[in-house]
Amino acid sequence: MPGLEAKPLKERVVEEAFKVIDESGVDALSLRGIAKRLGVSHQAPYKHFASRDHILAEVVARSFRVFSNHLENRQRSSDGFEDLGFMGRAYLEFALTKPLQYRLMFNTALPDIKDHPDMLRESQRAFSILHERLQSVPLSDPGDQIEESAKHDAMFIWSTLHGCCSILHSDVVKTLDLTAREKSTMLERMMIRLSMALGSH
Amino acid sequence: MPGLEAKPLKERVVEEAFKVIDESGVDALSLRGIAKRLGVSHQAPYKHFASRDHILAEVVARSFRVFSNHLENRQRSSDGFEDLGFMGRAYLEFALTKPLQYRLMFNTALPDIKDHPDMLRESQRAFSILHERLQSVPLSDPGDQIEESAKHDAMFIWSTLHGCCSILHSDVVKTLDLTAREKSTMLERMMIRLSMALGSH
DNA sequence: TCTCAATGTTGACACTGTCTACTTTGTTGC
DNA sequence: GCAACAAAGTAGACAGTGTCAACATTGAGA
Repeated sequence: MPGLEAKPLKERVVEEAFKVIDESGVDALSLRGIAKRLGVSHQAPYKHFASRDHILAEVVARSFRVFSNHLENRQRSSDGFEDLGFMGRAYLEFALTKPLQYRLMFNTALPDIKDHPDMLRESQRAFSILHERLQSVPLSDPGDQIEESAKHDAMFIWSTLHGCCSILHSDVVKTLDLTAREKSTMLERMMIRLSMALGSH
Repeated sequence: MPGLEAKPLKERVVEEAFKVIDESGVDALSLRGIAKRLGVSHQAPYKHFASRDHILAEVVARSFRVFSNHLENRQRSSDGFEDLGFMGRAYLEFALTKPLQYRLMFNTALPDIKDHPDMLRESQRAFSILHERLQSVPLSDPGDQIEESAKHDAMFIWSTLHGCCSILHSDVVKTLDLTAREKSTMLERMMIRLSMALGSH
């Protein structure tokens, strides 16, 4: 009875990699460790992945896919500007509830993109969701007339959201002794300031 | 003639660590590698640093010191708001001209702060420079009356700047095929939007 | 049935951080 | 001057890592 409960090793390796990362972070990810957890020889995973980087690339690609889906399944609004706000909140929600996956995507030295086209495609899709949404929202123009302004605004929004999440996650912030309440207040304030920056009508 | 050109090993280890990081990134940092480059035994650095993390913490602490100094040596203005702008540009300048050091501070899994008080102190100083500057600049209030608003605004500004730099540095952005000109345009636009967010008078 | 490719195992190599034990060296107290 | 001692450097070992090469098993197709 093939396929009944015998998942292919390749799949089990990826799942186990996610577990390890969720438990102990990406640094703890080792091919041999995974092999041991799965009860196979230390070389078995190599039949399915050329290197540690290839496993990592697969995990990152899937994380981006989950992330993109999370953004697209957000609460929707017919008002473009409000809808943008929902997207921002969906972004924050993901970053806060799945910090390790978030860090994996944005805070890790990723394998060379040229060697991992799948990973590339998935990450581009995540950005394009924001980019496309933005193209149909009339934002105030900050003065300098440039084409591709939607792209730059997308980068600005992305940067701000990412910056906030990144800082909240970063080891540096442990430095500052923020309470959970302070963090959420800070996020609210950031959303307000972000609206101001974009000039809501 | 002691001290003429015989720098203590501890100092040489740190300098060599900086070189390695500048050349090949933090992942390539290894105690044994440094020892080899310095022509000493692989255990010699251990007489001065308890572990790899302790070397890393020292390097990070010094990076923060350099960073703080760079912020304080910025172009100054008597107008608080303009001065804030100068500080922002100083921040960006550092991040763009010393990307590896920047990533080291903000994008790396740092050693546990509890074990490295020096590193902690230096990182706090960097943030307090921005924080203190902000306390004497009258920004528009975004509505919710809270004390400690300067702290939260500092976090917002920091986040935005950091987000931009982080995204520009990140492997993810190679995905998007940005030209150098586009990047600088994006940074300019970000500074403008940041002003809008803070409500310049 | 033979073949062959896919899959998994075993062994080896070079590299890493870190522990322990030893040697050298320079300074201090007597 | 010399004994003692701590600091600094060396040498060897161990477990862990990624990765290469050689071998075994197995299952499907010709």
